[in-house]
This record gives sequence, structure tokens and C-alpha cells, in this order.
Amino acid sequence: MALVITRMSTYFLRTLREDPADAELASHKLLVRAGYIRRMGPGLYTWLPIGLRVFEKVEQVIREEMDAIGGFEMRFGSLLPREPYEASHRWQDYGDTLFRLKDRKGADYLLAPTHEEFFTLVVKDLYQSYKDLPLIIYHINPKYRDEARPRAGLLRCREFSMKDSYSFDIDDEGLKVSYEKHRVAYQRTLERLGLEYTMVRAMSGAMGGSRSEEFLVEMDGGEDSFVLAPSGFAANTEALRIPAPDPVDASGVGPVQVIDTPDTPTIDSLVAVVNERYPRADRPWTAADTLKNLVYKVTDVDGAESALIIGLPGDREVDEKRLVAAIEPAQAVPFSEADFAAYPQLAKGYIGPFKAGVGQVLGENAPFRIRYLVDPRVVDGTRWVTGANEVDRHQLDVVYGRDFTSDGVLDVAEVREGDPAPDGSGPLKLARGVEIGHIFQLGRKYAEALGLKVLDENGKLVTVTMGSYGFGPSRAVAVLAEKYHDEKGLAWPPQVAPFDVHIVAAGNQEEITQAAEQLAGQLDAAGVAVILDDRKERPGVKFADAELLGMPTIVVVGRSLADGVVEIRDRATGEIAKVPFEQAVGQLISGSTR
RNA sequence: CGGGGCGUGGCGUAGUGGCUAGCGCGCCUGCUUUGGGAGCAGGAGAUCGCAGGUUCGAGUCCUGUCGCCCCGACCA
Repeated sequence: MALVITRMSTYFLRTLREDPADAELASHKLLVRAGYIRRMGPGLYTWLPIGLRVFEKVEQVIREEMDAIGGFEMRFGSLLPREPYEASHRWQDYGDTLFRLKDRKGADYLLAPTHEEFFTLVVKDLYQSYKDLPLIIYHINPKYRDEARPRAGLLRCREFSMKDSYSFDIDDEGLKVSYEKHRVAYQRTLERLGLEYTMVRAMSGAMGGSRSEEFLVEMDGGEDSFVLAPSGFAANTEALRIPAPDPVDASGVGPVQVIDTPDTPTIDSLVAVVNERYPRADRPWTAADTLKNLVYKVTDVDGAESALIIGLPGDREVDEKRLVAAIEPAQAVPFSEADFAAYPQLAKGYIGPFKAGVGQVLGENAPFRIRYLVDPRVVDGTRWVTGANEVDRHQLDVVYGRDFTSDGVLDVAEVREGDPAPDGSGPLKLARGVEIGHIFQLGRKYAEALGLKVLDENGKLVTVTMGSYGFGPSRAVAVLAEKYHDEKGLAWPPQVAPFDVHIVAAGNQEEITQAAEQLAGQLDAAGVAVILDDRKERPGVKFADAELLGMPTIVVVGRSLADGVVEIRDRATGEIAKVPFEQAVGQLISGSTR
């Protein structure tokens, strides 16, 4: 079947000469400038014809790999009724991120942020037996999330495209198999797209469930921070558990000394004072020798409040994201001035290790439970400079295990480049990435909430176990643009390029335009997708646009046609080959472009 | 939600309270030009985000409001 030659003189495409002012990332600038996408509103983008071709190619790769693991493509709408979301509690749990709307009768609807409930229900509708399982079904369609801050063009949108698939199994063994299939499908998809990726262990977040991994593409400007060990181990910083050092022999450390330390509001000033007045024999004190104790007010899901004191080395800050992940679903906020005022036992700035023992209370009028948790680096025998729980006083040579203990370990300190990897393979590397895929072993949360059960071989009703697996094609397009561009513009890998060959008719002479047309027609007949620049423009304009648009192969029909040759340019490498006109088609069909 | 920046033709921008809001790109007409974003001539296109206010006079100052971008928080 013959394709249609796209002629730039009539194609619905306009390139911009300058970067849009509201774009920061190269992918955003270039996709707008080259006429692939247009912004419609905050976090809302329209695919223009040439952009849609890229999007559909990415979508097709995903589709093929999903079909290869036995997935069945179907499609839900995006406008969905409230009730199933009510049953899974997500009508509430999703919070402000959910787009909600009402129909003319006042009934509640939502725009799908994801489709777990509806996939669960359609299986419940159709299947009743274990014999029907396992099952993988998926769709690719728009998702809606009212993000607090959409950004970076296609990277974080309020309407975006997602492939979401769902697996249904009779037992956990089956779920593992389905999960593994998806992992393989995602690896193949990303390889085919030409994207290098890192798989990281992730927190399961609001989705619930036991196991989850993210597929991240490393990129400056990415939104997820993760750590990478020399062994290849990788994890989200929230999910990372740092290794506890071995206990230290503290038999040579003298007894605790309480010292006067006025005017030491900061860790640095404290370190300076102790080094001057109480120098260590072996080496100077450093910020890492101090133990700072931060107080948080924690609110449990049942609304109960308590105080959490976190003891961590003075050279580290608490990573808020790690804290949130570590204590959820409870929430923590730093103790306020008013809180400190209400509990004078907590001497702000001079707080030391608190006596261990959950259930200890503070205050008389409004008793407060206190928990004292320490950083994993605080192990038996470690020697610290820390607060004395008295204004203007600190204590020296305080040894964990000898002089104080805790109610447990809380690993929420910031992670730094060079910190030891949990698997002992060496220093960690810190990186930023974009989450392009996420696979979850959901378990039975949705099946239970919505009553998805089947009869097993003994005739007993059992709840089905599920997995859910997301992949973002629109985000993948942005990441591809980010990875495949240079100072001149985009440079698509062939498998996702909107066209295989970009023919530039460099000159308006009859012979040139005719030769370009002829070449385009022959390539088209051979099944090569061609875009032909037949505009009445100067060659320089056409060259610049060809490079901006980024087809893998650019064929220039122009000056050299007088010698019977055309130029075949490789967009990515810049290589130019001069080829006799009559051999060009053969070369382009068999060459590296397909 | 907190912090910072910004709203001026389609795009990018200039504009110490003062005349008819300027420039570049793009667009239209004509002539010339034609292998690296052409030249000349002519032309169309802006209620300066919106609403109040101060002033003889507001794109410019004040207040409010809406929106956008960036950082953070949040986010399968």
C-alpha cells in the first residue's frame, strides 16, 4: 500500500526560529520550536501532526511488547463514575490530585488518574473461575491528574498518556510470574526505544502493595533522585536503607563531661568551641562527631499526636522525603516555637539523647508520648558531643550503649554522594532521573475492595491477586528528545522518527524539484516514510529546518544533481555520502535508515 | 502551599510618568536573489493580562486579581 508523501509546502507544521520563553529543558524547547507540540494550558499539550507520528511510534513499540507477553489491549474511557473509587477509598485518598466533576443531575464523576478499579470490575464482570487466570489486560489512553505543579513541557502534565496494564492471578506465585513478564516487557521496550535506564526499588506509595520497581532514565532535570552503587544496585533515595557500621570499642573513652557552651547556636560554632577547650587526643572534633536531636510533632492516622526526637550526626540534615516515606501514613512537622514553649523540658538548641522508653510523657496538662529514634550510624560504642538538655550546656564523650540508648533506628538523614552502598560494593553515586515506567505487585487491595473472587479447583471462592504496571509514552517522547538532540535540533533514532527520510530540494530549478519529487515517489512506493521539503525557500532555511526536525536521514537534491549525484546525510553523525541519483533509492532502502 | 521571577502584535523582546508604544523574526504585495536562517521598497497586525486607584497625563506609580516560569513541598 502506497504511503502518502508529506510535502512541507502544505504540511500543517510551522517551526519557530527562537526558543519559547517559557521553556527550560532542551526537550521542551525543541519539541515546541520544531512544531511537534503546542501548549494549550498549564500542563496541557496538543500533539501536532509531526509530533503525533512520534507518539504513535512509541505507543506501537509498547503495544507490541505488551502483546508479546500475552496482554490483551482494550480501552476504558477517561470519564468515570465515582462509585468504584468510593469502594477503594480513592475518592478521598487521591485528594486534590483527582479531577472531579458533576453531571447535569449533580452526580459525581472523575477524570481517570489511573484505572485499577475499572479493570478489576471488568474482570469481575466476565470471569468466575481460576481456569480463566492468569490474565493480563491493558490500555493506552489519557490520564488526568491535577498536579500541584506541572512542568517541563511533556515531562509532567495534567493530561498525559499512559499505558497501564493489570495482571490477575489466583495466587502469589502467579503474580510473581506476571510481574516478571512485565519487567521483561519493559526492558525490551526501553531497549527498542533506545533509552538507557536504571531499575530502582521504590516505595509503593499510595498504591499499596508489596513490591515495586521504577524504570528511570537518568537525566539532569529529572524529578526523582536515586542512588546507584558500583554493583549496579539502585534505589530511590526514599527507599534506600543505609548500612549500619560495626560497633566500636569505646573502652578508652572517659566518662561523660557536661560543659558550659554559651553562644553555640550552630553545629559549627559548637565544634569550634570544643576543639578549642576540650580537644580530642587523636584528631579534631568534626560536625560528624556531634549528635543533633531534632524534634518533630507526629500525627498518627487516628489523630493521636506524639513527639518524635531524631538523633543524627550533626553534619547531616533530615531528608524530608525520606522522613515522610519512613513514617507514613503518619505525618510529621518540625516542632514549632509554640510547641517548644509548651514543653520546657525540651531545651531548643541543647537537646540531648532522651531516655529510651516509649510511653514516656512530657508535660502535665497535655501529656505527650515521646519516642527517641537514632540514625543507623549511631551504633554501640560511638562517641558523641551532644546537648545536655539544659540551656547553654552540652555534654562530651557520650557513648551510645554505655550512656544512652534509643527506642530504635530511623534512617531519614540525607544521602550524600560517596556514602557507602548498602550492599557493601562501594561509594554511592547520586543521580536524577525521570520515571518512565513503574511496576507493582498490588496484591489484593482492589480485588478485596471490589469483591473480585473466583472459584478455585476445590470450589472455594478466593480473592484474586493483582499487579499494576504503568508506562508513559508521552513522557518517553520528551525523554527521547532530551537524549537525542544536539545544538542544531532533534536527532531521532530511526525507530521513533516521524519520517524515515527528509528530502531537501535545494533549489527551485525544474530539474531539482522534479528529481526530488521522483525520489520521494520511489521511496514512498518502497514503503519508506518520506517528508519532502518542496517549499520555495532558500536552501539555508531548508537545511536548518531539516536539522531541527531531526529525521535520521536527510537527502539533499540540489547543486550536485548536475553531476548526477545527491547527498545522503546522517543526521546523528553528520556523515555525508554522495550517491548517484539512480542508486539513491536502493541505498536508502537497504541502508542504515531502516 | 512556601520562596523567587515574569505578563507589551503569531514568536522573541525594548520602553528614566510626557508627543502617534519601538525593534528583530514571522506574515502579505512587488522587484532582485537562490547550497547554510537573503536584499530593497511598500503593507497588515497590540484594547501593553484583568479590575480599580493616584495624576493634567499611566505600558511605566499604588492596590487587588488572574495567569505563566523556576526552586521547594506534594505527586502509580
